[in-house]
Amino acid sequence: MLPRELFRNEPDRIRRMLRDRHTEADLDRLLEVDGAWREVLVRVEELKARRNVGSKEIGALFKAGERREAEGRKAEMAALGEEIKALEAEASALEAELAALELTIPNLFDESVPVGTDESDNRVERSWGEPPDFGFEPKAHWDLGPELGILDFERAAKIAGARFAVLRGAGAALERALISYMLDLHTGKHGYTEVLTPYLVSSESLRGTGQLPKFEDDLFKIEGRDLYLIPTAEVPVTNLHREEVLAEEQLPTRYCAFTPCFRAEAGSYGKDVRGLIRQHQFHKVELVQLVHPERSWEALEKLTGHAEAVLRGLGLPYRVVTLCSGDLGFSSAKTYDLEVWLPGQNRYREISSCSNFLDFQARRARIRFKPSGGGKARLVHTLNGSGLAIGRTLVAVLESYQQADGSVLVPEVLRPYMGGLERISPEAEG
RNA sequence: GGAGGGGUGGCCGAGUGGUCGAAGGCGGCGGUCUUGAAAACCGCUGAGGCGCCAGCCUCCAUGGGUUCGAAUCCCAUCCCCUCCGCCA
Repeated sequence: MLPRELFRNEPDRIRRMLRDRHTEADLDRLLEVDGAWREVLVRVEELKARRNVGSKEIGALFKAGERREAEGRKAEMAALGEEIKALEAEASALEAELAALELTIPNLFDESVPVGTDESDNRVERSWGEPPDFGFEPKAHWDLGPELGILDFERAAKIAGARFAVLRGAGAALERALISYMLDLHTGKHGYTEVLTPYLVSSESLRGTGQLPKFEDDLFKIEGRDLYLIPTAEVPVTNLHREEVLAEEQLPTRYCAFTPCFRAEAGSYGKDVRGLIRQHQFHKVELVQLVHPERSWEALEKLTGHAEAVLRGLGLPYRVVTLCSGDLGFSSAKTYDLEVWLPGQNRYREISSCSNFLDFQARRARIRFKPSGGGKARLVHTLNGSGLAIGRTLVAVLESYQQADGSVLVPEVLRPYMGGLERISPEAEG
């Protein structure tokens, strides 16, 4: 959510942003409603001031024993009350519409964000590692995994339908190893506090981070209740401090969380239908930071580095891109995507998304801090990034570490988490 | 699921139709004292909105209602706690 003064004072700036994001929002209606609301509000408040004075006088008359005089004033006040009630209904309807409209306006993006239409306009910042030369035709994980007996899409479809997977044996262990490796790295080396949160959240939490009201179709909702499966740990973790005033000393607050994520993926029919890339359920280790508003840009660079460290540790080649205006998420002011090299697809694929939201989420979720030098509570800045998406990391490991004989080497850093296992072979599976 | 109890400022906690935006305490800020600190003492200290200002209006879980007037009375909803039931 953007501050109201911005709509009032710089509507053209908002309009430009909407155009560059290739997004529609009814800014004109918003401005109109805002003006009307303020007009009615002034009138309501005038009447209320009169009522407050009148009521006090009646109270004083009763106390002075002037019963008749007091009773006489009541009718007049009652009429005023009716007038207030009607006008107030008008005001609150306008305010509700204004509040609803505000929630549909995306964040302003930073100057350093390239203006563009879609992912082809994203800017490559840097890359690390070289796509390996196998000396044979590398397989895609959807062939490799089932052949090794560690991945089963058919049985997953039987029990839950399309876009689910079953991991088995060393595959399940590899998933678990990746989770532990990432959590240990972020808590041990990068200064994050691990949290384990609910996987179901209320609509208010989803509004706080910006998934609602605009992206309801992407979510799984529990029927008959105000509960949704989380699409990312960003939602429960950022909302940990919703409606709180933190001490400045608590900043920066850094959390990492392992959670499953659930996405309805509406409108993605025909996209990535094979394999683990796009699933209704996947695992992710998420990094979330609440920081001082003057530190969020440096925090974004550091946070991105923390996600990169995971890929480096695993020896997986990747590149960093800055999302262009048209590809940027609703709440984000700037996003770096980490794209890992997938030999089976012969291309880079998104494996992490690291964003600075500035005060956009903090304003929605009312997350503030009290400056240590005194003064009013200020909004914090929030950031988050995947560190990393586990399923896609598993894909990258399988495809990058595959051998000519169809086996897969276990990356050095994961072996301690897999009982010292060095290689996943078909024979090893019963 | 059943029966009770309860949601008040950054935190704890009092309040019961009108001078209550709310006692008291803690915390925070400033001061006195001190070489410095602690202690003690004194003072200040909630948030949001509208308005050019003066100022006005909201806010005691949320939403309705009663009333000239609601933190206070009534209804509904949500959440928390205790006990019982059930369960991992």
